[in-house]
Amino acid sequence: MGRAPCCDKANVKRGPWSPEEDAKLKDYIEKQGTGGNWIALPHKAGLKRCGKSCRLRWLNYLRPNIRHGDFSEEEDNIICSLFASIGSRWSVIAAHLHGRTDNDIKNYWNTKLKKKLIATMAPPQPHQHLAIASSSSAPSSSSHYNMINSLPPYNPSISTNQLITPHQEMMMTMMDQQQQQLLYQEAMDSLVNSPNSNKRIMSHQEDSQEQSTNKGIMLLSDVRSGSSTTSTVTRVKMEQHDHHHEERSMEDYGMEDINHLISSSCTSSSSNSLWFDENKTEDTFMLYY
DNA sequence: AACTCCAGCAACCGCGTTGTC
DNA sequence: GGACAACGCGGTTGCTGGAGT
Repeated sequence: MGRAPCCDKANVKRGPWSPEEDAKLKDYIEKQGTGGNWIALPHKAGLKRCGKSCRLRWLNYLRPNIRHGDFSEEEDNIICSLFASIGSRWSVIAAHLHGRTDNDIKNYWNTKLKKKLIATMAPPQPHQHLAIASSSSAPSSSSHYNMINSLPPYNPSISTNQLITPHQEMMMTMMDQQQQQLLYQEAMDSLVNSPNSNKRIMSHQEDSQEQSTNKGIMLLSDVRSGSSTTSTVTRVKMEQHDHHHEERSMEDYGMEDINHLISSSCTSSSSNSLWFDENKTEDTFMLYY
């Protein structure tokens, strides 16, 4: 038994909104407000539309101060950073971009930004490992990474139990060989950079109360350049399945992670690659692998 | 000019969450 | 505390217009 429809589909108009309908809705809401009841609104406003449709039209198009098109470089960076840290929480991302709607950002990501990022990233060479440049020198637009490590080639016969989480393992089964190679390299990287690296693993005690979530947004440009402005970045707490806890700074969410997320979102459109629990603490995002 | 392909975007759908009784 | 209604969100669909052939 399915869910009951939100309205009588036979008696509501669907499809694109006409200028007259827009005017009616805008006029009504500006004068009367939404009244907190979208279901009743269309009837009161004299519209033959579903309440949901009215709400969507208002929020995405008619609402004052809405901006459409022409995303700036800064907006791109914010979207990328947030996507790397919280995934496809479009409404949360939209909250950081004044005048942008979640639908707009979602469309922009799916049609342009994702492709732009993929195009920016050079395909990885076999036996080489991509890592964020630690130099502060400005990177060229076509190369954001330094190859700093060589790793043994990916070998599917080697057990990855010690390297990857169960979620990653599940994702492995859904990936092609190139994606598996990437994930394998990422897992090796986490070993290479584990506890010995003060830069990459941050202790709980370092957290200071004045850090706010907003302050913590590190722009992708900072990731690219390895900028030292990462000292106040949001801590992203990684809870490993094997109960080893470590915290990753936003600095650790580089192009690899974004690519990883893109890959996983492509291979598994219906399942989120990350579970985001913002209730655990105000200052940390909880990411469960 | 006619047709096909495809990117971009508006709108829809359905599920999870929240509020109310 | 359960049932129901409404809201909010993210994924998906389908229309439109421009580019390419």
